[in-house]
Amino acid sequence: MATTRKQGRPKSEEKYHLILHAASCLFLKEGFANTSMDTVAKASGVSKQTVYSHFEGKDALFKAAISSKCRSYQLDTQQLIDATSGSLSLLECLRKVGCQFVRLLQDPEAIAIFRVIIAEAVNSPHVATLFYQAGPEASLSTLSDVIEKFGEGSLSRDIAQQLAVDYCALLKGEYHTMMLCGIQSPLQDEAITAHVNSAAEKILLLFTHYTQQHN
Amino acid sequence: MATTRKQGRPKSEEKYHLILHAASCLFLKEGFANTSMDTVAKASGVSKQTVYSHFEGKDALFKAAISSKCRSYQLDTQQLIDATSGSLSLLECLRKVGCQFVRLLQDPEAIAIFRVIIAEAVNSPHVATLFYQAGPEASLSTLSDVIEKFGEGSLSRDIAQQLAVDYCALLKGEYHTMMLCGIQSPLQDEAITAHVNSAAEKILLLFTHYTQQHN
DNA sequence: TAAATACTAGACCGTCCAGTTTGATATTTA
DNA sequence: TAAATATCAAACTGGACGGTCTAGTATTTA
Repeated sequence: MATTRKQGRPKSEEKYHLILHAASCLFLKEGFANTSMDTVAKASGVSKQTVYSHFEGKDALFKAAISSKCRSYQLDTQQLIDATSGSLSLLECLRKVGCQFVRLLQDPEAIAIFRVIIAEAVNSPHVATLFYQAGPEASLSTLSDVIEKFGEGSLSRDIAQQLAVDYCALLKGEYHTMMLCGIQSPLQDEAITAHVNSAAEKILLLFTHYTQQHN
Repeated sequence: MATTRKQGRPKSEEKYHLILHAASCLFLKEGFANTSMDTVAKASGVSKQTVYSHFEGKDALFKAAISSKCRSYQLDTQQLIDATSGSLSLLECLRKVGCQFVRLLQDPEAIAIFRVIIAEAVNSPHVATLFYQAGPEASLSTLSDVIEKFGEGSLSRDIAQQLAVDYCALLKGEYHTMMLCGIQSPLQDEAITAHVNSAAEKILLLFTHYTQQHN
């Protein structure tokens, strides 16, 4: 059964990826409405018919393109796990993950994804959900694991989760909204570390406050 | 000079507002691309030509419609000033403005504006700037005034501003992003007050921390 | 009343675009 | 080789839409 092949010429996997890649770029740069199937075909160096042979239609192509992009935008979970099991203090750990998070937030392509998702959230609720789970939700859950671990029992899962959300919120600050509105360019490295340090200290303050309460 | 009137029938102010109102609703509900000039004309009960006689074209109409909406979405500054000059404590004051702010953030129409602005930020940077200044920026500056006042000299303007940003960020939390993505419905009143109380307490903690440092 | 402008209803134009069709060529399996 | 499928190039269909034009009616000022 596994060796059963369809008769005739097989679809080119390469073309599939060419189309998907071109579509991702175009959707992110121009948005859904301003991207035409002809343009996608031209950009992938493929005939229009081939696009339609690999994807049902524009909606399906959009969904596939955004989904593929979502996969590449997540915090590096492994690095976080290493961080907690190493000799890093909570503050150092927060700084480390904070920098990673801010870099993610500032990435022009990530901003573009956010923009497209928000713009199409009404028309493609499924894609928006998918994006949220693969992106923000995954990051948050990883981060709250880390914080809970540092709490060593004196911090409830609930509060750890709340602190994770708070940390993310502080890291976003006004920058994220401003970038979505296109009135803020990415921060320089120095500014990033300063911002992250400030946010991490505040969370540490809250962390010690909550753990002391439970002693 | 002031009495000089143009000859001929004057443009109907009523129709102007009918068009603007219908356009606002449609742009917010359907977005820019999915709103046609014919639909706007029909929805305002006016002929297409009249729409074009009042507005240069679709872009101008969009700009005018969003601008008019922006004006109606600001924190009630007067109420804030009253709050500070009254006998309210900082915590109570934060709670009060926090509730107002969260209600603003949760308002479906405000979310719709945000969505449209973000979607069109690339094509209409001017509108995005206008929105940001009328909305978030104005709220932030009012809030940091309040916080600075409570600092009574022991809090630098800089830190007051930072605390205002932090407070807004905590109030947004994950809810704002989720709502923009369409995967979170507005909170109930109870949940709002609980959320606001929690955020206000955290900011108060930071506030006392920073004022003690400066004593 | 006459000139000027607003307004209506609807036709019209040019463009863009999602999706289909056609007819030829290429590739794969049986 | 023959059947089956992929791919290409290009034409085509049908519809949406921004914007203009026309011809007739309404309103206002001089």
